[in-house]
Amino acid sequence: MDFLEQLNSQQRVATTHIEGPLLVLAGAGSGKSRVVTYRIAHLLKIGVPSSEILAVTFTNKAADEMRQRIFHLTQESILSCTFHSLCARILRESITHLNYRSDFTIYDQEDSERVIRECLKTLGLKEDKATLKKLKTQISQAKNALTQPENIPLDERPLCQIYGIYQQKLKEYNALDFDDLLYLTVGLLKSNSQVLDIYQKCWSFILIDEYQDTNMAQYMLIRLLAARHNNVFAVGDPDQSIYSWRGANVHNILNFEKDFPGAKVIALEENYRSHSLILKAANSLIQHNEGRYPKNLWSKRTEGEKITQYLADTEYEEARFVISQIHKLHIDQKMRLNECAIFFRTHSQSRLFEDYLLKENIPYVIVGGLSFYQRREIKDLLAWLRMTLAGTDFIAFSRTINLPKRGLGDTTLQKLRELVENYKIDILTCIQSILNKKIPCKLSNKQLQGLKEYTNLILSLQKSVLQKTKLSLLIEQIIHQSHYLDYLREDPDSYQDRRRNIEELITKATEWEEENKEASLAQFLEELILKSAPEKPEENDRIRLMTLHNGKGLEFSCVFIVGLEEELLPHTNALGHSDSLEEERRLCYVGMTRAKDLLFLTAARQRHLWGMTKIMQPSRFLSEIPSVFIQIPPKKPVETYTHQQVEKNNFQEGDRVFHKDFGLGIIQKQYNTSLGMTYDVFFPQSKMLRSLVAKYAKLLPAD
DNA sequence: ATTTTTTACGTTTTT
DNA sequence: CGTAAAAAAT
Repeated sequence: MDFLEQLNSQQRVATTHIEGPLLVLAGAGSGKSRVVTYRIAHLLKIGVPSSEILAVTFTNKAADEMRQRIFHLTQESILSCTFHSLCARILRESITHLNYRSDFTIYDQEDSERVIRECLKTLGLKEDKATLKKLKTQISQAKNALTQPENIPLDERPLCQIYGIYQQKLKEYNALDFDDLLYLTVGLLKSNSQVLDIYQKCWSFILIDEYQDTNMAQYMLIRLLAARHNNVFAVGDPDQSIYSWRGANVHNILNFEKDFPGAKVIALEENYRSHSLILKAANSLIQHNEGRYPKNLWSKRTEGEKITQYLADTEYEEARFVISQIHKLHIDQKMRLNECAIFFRTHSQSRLFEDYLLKENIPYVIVGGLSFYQRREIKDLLAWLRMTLAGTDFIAFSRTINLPKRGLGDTTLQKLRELVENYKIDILTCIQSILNKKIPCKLSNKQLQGLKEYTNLILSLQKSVLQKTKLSLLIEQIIHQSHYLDYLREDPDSYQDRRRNIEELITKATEWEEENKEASLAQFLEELILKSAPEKPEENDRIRLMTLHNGKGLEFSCVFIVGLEEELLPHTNALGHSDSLEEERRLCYVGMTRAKDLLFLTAARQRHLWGMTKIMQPSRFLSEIPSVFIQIPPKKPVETYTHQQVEKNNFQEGDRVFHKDFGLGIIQKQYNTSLGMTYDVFFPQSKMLRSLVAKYAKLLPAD
């Protein structure tokens, strides 16, 4: 095969490997996806049927990319999906063996949190946020570790009580949470050898990407599925393990040879991505982690420029520096904006950068923010669809019952909750029985009227489903009959946005129905919850802003890692625990190795945290990079032209000014701050008083 | 039941 | 500082 010539010797060995377990330790930028694609192409070429190959990833993006690469190369399609969608697929076919219904809905974080809240209500425990969050992670961790409710020690309260009730409730609601997809699949395969047999025969070659991030459940799933053919091809990098807090276990990759007897291990250490100096610096950093699997990434590329390190006085100045550097690269070197990325540790750091980018009119996109289906209006509409699908979904009911306001609040909901529990019926049957007076329940006329309207809406929707009404029309029916748009108009600021999102949902539904003629409503809901929306084309030439976690798997010509300060990176909560501190270091390492050509590391001497000004110490990670790899740019005073701007626009109280975003304003006050001349300006249009720093806000005289 | 005021809280989160 | 949920008032 001609592509073999393009590969180095290790890559070639990995690519042509056929039978038996193989672990590829693929360093950052070592041509991992190339090896994976070529290896599958090779299998197909020697006659392995495409239906026998399974590729499992963590993200939809990775799964889609892999499928497309292979199709591009071979014109054949393999099953390339995430762990969760693989499990959803298995469960839709076989979950009846566990006495669940196959038309289950999938609950996201928010929904599961509401279920935990229901549990706490049932037990009469306090529903404060801290307990809720703690329980949520504890249940999630238990499932990821394949611990059953009955195996939780009795003294671990309230977890041992809640976990069982939580599972019970999910089952009553005909729902699975994200972790259930894995947990129940493993449970099914373990307990039912016939079912296991079916799926073991399904795929004779299994490939797992990002193996260092697998948790117990995922590891078990792979072991079970692969036990028959023993053809596991795992790819990963222990130095990029950054999800241990989600239950990922680096030992899965470190124990691979033990777990899969006869396994071969291949290390890919030549990096094709970065200038060698960036790699050397990243290597120096990661070498501070103890007990790591030894590896030395190297690159044939030229040294390249030194890493720029910038210590700003404040977080504002840090943002200003980063933006001005990008601006300069964009103008002087024609650097495309989508080749630039800003990485931060926490989401809260993004706002400042957004402010500056907006002000400078530089296009940007935040990667991995709120996904489409998580938006309130979308979740509301999906909740109605869930209620239509089966009247069992109490969470969907409680979300939609008071839209629009029908006078059914917390107290009434509590009554209904008790009735559902006492009579052991689903919520839709329950409210129908109340309306038929079969179940006694004291409610006002207004409330009964509301319940009636609601029931009629759901029944008419169910009728439409039976008549095979188009999904898009179904959604429009919901919006129309529930006067949902009137409800959205109550918040005029967000109305347009939300309406646009709804339109997008309708478009999506139409498209989806075109592609999947025979599919069910349950599958449409599954798709929306498990698959986040793909990137839009108009988001192409924009600077990417994201957390370091979201950067994994990506590469950019120019990378900025910001906020390299103690207590931020490494994060406060990681200090003191050497394990989590090493994970923070890996996080920084992941960020650094995203850079192809230019790398900037920045920090601020002080920043505003929780309303106070805090003096920050530069991150230890900065001192772990040898100074020979570092250049420090001279501190520039504020650019001259803005100086002139300041001179020119010296306003007084009462002056009328113009701002490009806020419009006409009147100066209320002028004063000096550390950032220079600042004005408090009142904008009559928006009735807002804003404090604006003259050198940034670019106020123009209005008269 | 709903609206307004007060208080608490702030890491990452592929699915 | 800004948001979001709890408490209090209507």
